[in-house]
Amino acid sequence: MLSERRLEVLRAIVQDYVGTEEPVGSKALTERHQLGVSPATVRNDMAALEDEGFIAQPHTSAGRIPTDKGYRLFVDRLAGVKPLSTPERRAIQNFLDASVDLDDVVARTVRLLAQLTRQVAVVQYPSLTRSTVRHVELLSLAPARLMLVLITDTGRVEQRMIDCPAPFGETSLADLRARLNSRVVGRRFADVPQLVQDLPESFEPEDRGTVSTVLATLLETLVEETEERLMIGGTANLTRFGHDFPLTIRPVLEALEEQVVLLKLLGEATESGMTVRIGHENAHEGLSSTSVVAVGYGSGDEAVAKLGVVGPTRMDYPGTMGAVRAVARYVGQILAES
Amino acid sequence: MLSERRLEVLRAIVQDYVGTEEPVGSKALTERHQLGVSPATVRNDMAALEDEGFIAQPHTSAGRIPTDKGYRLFVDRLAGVKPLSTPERRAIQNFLDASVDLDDVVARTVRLLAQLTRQVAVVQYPSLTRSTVRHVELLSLAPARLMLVLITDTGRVEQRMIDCPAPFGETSLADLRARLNSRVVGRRFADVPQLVQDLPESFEPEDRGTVSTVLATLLETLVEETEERLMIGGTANLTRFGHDFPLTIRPVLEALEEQVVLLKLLGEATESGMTVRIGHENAHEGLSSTSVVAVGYGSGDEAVAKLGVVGPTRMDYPGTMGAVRAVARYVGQILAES
DNA sequence: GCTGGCACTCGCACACGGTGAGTGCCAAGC
DNA sequence: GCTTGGCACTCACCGTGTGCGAGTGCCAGC
Repeated sequence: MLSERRLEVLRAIVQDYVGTEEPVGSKALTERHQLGVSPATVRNDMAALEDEGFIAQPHTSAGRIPTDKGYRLFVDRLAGVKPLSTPERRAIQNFLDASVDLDDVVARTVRLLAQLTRQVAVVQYPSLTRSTVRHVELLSLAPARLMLVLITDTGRVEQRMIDCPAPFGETSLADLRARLNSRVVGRRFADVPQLVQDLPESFEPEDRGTVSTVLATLLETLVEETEERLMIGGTANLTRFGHDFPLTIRPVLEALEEQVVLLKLLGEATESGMTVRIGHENAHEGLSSTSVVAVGYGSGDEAVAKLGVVGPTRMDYPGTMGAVRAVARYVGQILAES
Repeated sequence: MLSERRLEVLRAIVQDYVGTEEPVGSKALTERHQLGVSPATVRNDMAALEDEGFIAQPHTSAGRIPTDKGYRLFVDRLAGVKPLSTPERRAIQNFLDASVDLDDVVARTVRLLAQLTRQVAVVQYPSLTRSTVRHVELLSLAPARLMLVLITDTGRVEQRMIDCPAPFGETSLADLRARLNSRVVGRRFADVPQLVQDLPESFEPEDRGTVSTVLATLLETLVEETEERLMIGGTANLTRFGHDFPLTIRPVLEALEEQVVLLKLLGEATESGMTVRIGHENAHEGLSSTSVVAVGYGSGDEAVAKLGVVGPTRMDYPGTMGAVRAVARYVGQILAES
């Protein structure tokens, strides 16, 4: 059971530590915050907080720093989400509005988020799992060579080369293209396989091989693209981490290069609402001294992908959460418009 | 005029310094290399090399380290390009052969290069300047909404949304698509503008606005995509830089995030053959203690893009150059096949 | 339960001196 | 004339020692 004041002390410790990066002592605390009690009292509270595991001392006779558990409590109960200032909001909008295509939206979002939070930004490309097919295009590049182009409702375009088992005429091609589109346009990825299942049968025997190949490629593309890609930025901000660099920064950079790790990281974030994972709450070892703030974004109600930032556990949670949320909203708007 | 032996001394200094990361003294040099002379003689040579500006002392009474000028001489006259081992070559080939599309080729190349050189790898997407148009596709998404898809001979696909000034019928669309393709397919980007110049005139007055818009978008895409994109990887290797980290690594990370800077960097590399830019030879300030080894690669004779690595001036030049060259060749092969 | 006082701890910064690698110079030798 | 061994000198580096100060825990009193 933590009294109101002790929570207040914890909040003060977190705030000061985030600001100064130095262990904070009882005296300094009473000076910087109006707690209405003396340092001695704060010391008692600190001892209690330490017993509960919310704060710790790097070494005897140093100030206290919050533990992961302390940050967790802070985020859950003590901190709000700090809204952005009006100029900031306007800047976001202006910056994102200038995007020309999906790649550009993602690239700009990453830059923006990195700048706003001064941390490493991670943005997942809009997901295809819940996406629908906007159009499928088939082009003949050579007699036995096709190109398949898949366009999704999120504006994403994927292409694949296809080597046909046999030459495929222009009329067959147009036929396949038309039938394919009439069946899958507007449909969800997940539904596509059964929708096209019987398609080869309706073609001439000599074309069936090619049709099957095309369908196989299409399905493969759908599956592959469900594994999302992402873009990261602001890695230079890692240099603000601490002084004991190489050890801290290295595993983080390594983790950031592993798309798999990052995707898992974002994937762990809850579907809706903001997720904050602090320090050891992150499964990945290299990220045990970082926190991840992530949130889903999407053009409609449903989140189609996630974005967030990775930074030291000692981060400005309210500000970061505010920035992440705001950016996610604007990106959603942009996507909805295009 | 540098005697043969003095060059040999310089080579030894560079090799030792790259290996140990520590200033190298006259005694250690004679012990590790068979120079056939005494330390005292080497000292004289070192004094001469220092007068000429090829080496320097960090502080009085320390060993010597090569200067940028010293590395330059080393690269130009003393170092060969170290070929990769057979297993390495095989690994490259296997790894790259598994690529599924252009993005994948680039992504794999980056990883590979970063691993081989243990440095930061930069790969430019195949350029479109010299590229030709493989196909232009027009899709109707809504009555007054089109999507333009441009496919290049390097396998790249670009798409753009187009809002038409007036509704555009299916027949007009097919007509435009056919005429557009018959004119530009197989042509170089640079030639496209004049090839389509008179196209609007041949359409019905009510369609001309849309045709003009489509053409404008197409030309815009061609121009925009001439500004290349690139992918980087292996930034974690930056942590092996030195001990005086933050100061060294920060500007490098910042530079790496600026695509513009990197593109310029690669752009400065000579058209054919390998380019090595050492330390201050790089225009960008943040990269004054790094070297860039870059080379063009392409599917045919002409280089369509460049790739390379960024690392400390104190790098293993022969090995790095060998790896960069080998990777460029294999990527070229892969591109030629697909 | 809060507060002031007090003794104690211990990391940090700084000064100090010894050590050793490395240098430049010089006089002698091939 | 180049090479070599000798020699005095220079400093960066490292380990030790010390003073300082921030911070703590505990306790007695209000």
